[in-house]
Amino acid sequence: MESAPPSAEVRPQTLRGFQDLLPRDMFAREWVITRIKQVYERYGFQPLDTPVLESLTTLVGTGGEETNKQLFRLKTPEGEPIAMRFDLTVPFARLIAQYPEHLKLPFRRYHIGPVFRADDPAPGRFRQFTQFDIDAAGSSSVAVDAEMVSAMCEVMRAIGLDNAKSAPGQPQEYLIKINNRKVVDALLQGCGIQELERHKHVLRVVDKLDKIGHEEVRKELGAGRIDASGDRIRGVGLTADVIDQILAFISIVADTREAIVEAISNHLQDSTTKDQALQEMDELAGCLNALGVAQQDAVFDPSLARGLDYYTGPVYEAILPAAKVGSVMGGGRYDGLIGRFSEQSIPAAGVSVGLDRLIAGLTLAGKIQTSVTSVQVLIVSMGAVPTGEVLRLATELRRDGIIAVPYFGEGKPKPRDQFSYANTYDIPIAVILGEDELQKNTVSVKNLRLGERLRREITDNEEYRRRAREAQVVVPREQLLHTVCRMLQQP
RNA sequence: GCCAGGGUAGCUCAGUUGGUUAGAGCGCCAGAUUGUGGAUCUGGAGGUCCCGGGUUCGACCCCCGGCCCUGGUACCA
Repeated sequence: MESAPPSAEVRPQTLRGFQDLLPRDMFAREWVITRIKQVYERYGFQPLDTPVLESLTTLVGTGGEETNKQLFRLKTPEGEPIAMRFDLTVPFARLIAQYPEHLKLPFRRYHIGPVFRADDPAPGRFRQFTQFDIDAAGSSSVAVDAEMVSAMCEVMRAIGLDNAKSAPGQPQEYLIKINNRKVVDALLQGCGIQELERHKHVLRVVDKLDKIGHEEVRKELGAGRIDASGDRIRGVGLTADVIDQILAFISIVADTREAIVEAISNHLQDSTTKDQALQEMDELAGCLNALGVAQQDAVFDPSLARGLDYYTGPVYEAILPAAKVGSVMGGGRYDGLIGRFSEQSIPAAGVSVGLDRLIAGLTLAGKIQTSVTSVQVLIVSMGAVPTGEVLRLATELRRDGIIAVPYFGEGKPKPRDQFSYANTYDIPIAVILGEDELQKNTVSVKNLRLGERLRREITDNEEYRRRAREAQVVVPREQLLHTVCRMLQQP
């Protein structure tokens, strides 16, 4: 006891952009995962897992320049270049191409796991984060996209968000935005913007509409602008006429998805791309109605861009308007990606839930209740009780499904320490096994939360100790389980 | 990447115009109280003052460089 604590030679710390999850975080996470999983399974998605590491050639080039830069690159002991996956979609595409004999199309899977991106950490952005994905391969039907959106809505409801219950005047609890790459293509073609790079630049700028507003977007589409820190932001260099067209287009709002499709139609010049895009949107609207997706839950939003290169059709994104954590789900159709790994071209669509952000958002909104421990019973021993008796008692409780742990702290376990421990972790019940109890073949069972409430107001130390045994009963040993179960059900 | 602000006890932070022994609150440990949690009171442990170099008789403080964190911005599968 006298000796100085050993001096730590290594500072305990997590890597930049990585996070530890303590029990409190894990309980919240498990709660969310369980609920999302139930939705995914109801839609017929099958569980699947793949390694965190992939061959470099599998990953590189799939997500554009930016993701190439963000890869955590490694080498196997044999010297082969490999990297950590930056999403779950590319491994899915690889898998579909690799197991044609096991995965008969159409095939839907769900997959949860950590992904890695070596970019600058920011609020809600980590270098390791968890995605919880659904994807469906082997069908180009828009109905599949509609199912994705429907599943997104149901996930929101499953974790306790409901727009029907949100107070009038308040922002919605969640909102799913839908757009279509082909619609945007038709618009830009109509404006005479052909080059892919310019196309992507326009998308990036348009995506900022919510953040910086119309006027700044107008400047950035034109000559450029000066941002809040005084940085000059390069503009796209479009003419005023074209900018007007684009702004008018992305400002389209209407009450229903059908009305937005019609408004879009009026804004676009005739082309085959336009016809195809509108037909898809029209069909999607019909499917969403058939699936019972409420108009207010999922809206068509022509300003939604999503920066991903591989999307080819409908794109979707979910936000929690009350929590400023960015988008919490995103997805879309990517009919070209699997072709990278396979002779045949296989259409696919999927959604990714950003678990860390979603949980952060729920916590911010107070929609998630977390506990610090799952332990239901702390076994408190007093006096000279043989360890064997304590262990026997623990086994007795565990055999019937009670989460029970005996107190084995350092030093002589004083009652005070043991109760204080239970208090720190908010363990609801103490089962006390002392010499008295052992002799009489009884146990004392104490409802700690009730006891706390009954004595909360006491300021006098004497009285506090005199009433120590409130909320505590002595029962014959054979009634232990019954007593504990009943007490667990009490508030 | 750019702008701004930070890094001092486990946590949140104060402080020193450069001077011997670095402070508070919370938390932790012990006692008041040997079979009972909280509150209260008393005492205690706990520090490479982010790292490296420079200036100085002397640096936690000043100077240079680096790393990390926070906010904003940019970028963003």
